[in-house]
Amino acid sequence: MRADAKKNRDHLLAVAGSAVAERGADVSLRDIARRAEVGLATLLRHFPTREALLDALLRTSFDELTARAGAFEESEPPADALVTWVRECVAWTTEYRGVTVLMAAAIEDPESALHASCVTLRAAGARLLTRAQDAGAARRDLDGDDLFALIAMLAWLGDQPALAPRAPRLFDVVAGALLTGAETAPAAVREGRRD
Amino acid sequence: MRADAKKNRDHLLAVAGSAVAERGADVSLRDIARRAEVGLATLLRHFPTREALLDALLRTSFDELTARAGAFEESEPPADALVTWVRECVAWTTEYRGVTVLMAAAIEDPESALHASCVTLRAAGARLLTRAQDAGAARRDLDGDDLFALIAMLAWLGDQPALAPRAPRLFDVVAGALLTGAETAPAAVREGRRD
DNA sequence: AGTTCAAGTGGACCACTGATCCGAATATAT
DNA sequence: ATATATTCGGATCAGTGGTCCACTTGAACT
Repeated sequence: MRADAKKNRDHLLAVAGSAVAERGADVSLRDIARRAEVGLATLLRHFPTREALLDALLRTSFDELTARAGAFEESEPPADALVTWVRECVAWTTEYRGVTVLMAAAIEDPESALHASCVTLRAAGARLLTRAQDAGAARRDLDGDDLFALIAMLAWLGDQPALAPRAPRLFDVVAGALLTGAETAPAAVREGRRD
Repeated sequence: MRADAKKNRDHLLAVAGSAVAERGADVSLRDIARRAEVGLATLLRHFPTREALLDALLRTSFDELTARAGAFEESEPPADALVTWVRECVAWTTEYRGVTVLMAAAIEDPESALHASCVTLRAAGARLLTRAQDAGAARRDLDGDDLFALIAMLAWLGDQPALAPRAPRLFDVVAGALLTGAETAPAAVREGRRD
């Protein structure tokens, strides 16, 4: 890569970082280009889609999260490891408003630039989950996909300004349900189940 | 209202109904106008914002849901009434993709045309919740706002194509947690709580 | 140092979005 | 039949993501 190109790329990433942090993941790409004093075409060549830009931007955070999962796996009791990691995932997304819905779309779209990161994250969560299940600390009727959806759901809650105040409480409710191992739902729930 | 205006309005509502049903709540308004063989300006005068259009479109569904809540309150045991109603709310939103995020924004924005409907819905849920709590069937550390957020969260899950398959299972998990009355969360959850 | 040419750039453009304006068309009341 | 208040919709605007291509520029090789 030519030196000027690299300079532009790095500068764009830095500018995009603050833009996303303060405006959310759906900032206008033109805005980012303007702030970086660069043409829109330049931004789009370095990062052909919004997903590609976000992937480059969030990759280190992703790696940190999966690394944390590995660390917890060795240092924490199964239940704590799982719950704390989920909490960190949810907390992390609050720094980047709007990224949750993109990740939810990317997990099943191999074309998305965010796909790989999402899959890795899901795998890290799945390991923590099965570990907790093997220890008898988590209910066994959930798998990695369920955990991913659960995290996404709680993260989305924190993304909505009107609902965010309720997010911590609902986190506790959901995390508690994840752990109690109450695989037999109360009658009222079982009754109307349609699976 | 003039006769031709009413005819246009009704026609627009009908067209918008099918358009939203098949394309989701973020259809292009121009598309709706085109399908109705009407100028965009006409659509926008009848319904000045997308929210206004959706409100007119969903009002009857809203009313039905609140009526159902009232009916359940008198005919069903508290726990069943609550869970079944929540299930119906979540199921309803799957018919109108994308409406959940608009409702989440509207519940705290008195300017939104959807505000009133959301508030009514929340009140209906709150009644069912306190009834279940008084019967000792639901945990007492949640209120109407929490329930609204909980419903929105599950509804959003069903809106995401990649996560929707996990929605029924997570519904059971969350609904179970709502009922068990396990207000004392497991140690692993309590530990990291930051409230 | 000068030449060459691939790599990088960004202004102009496209189709699209929601929104607004205003002259033309029209339904209703007289 | 006329008058008028209402309704209509094409033209237009600023915004979006995205593509194209004439131009500039970095760096490698003589």
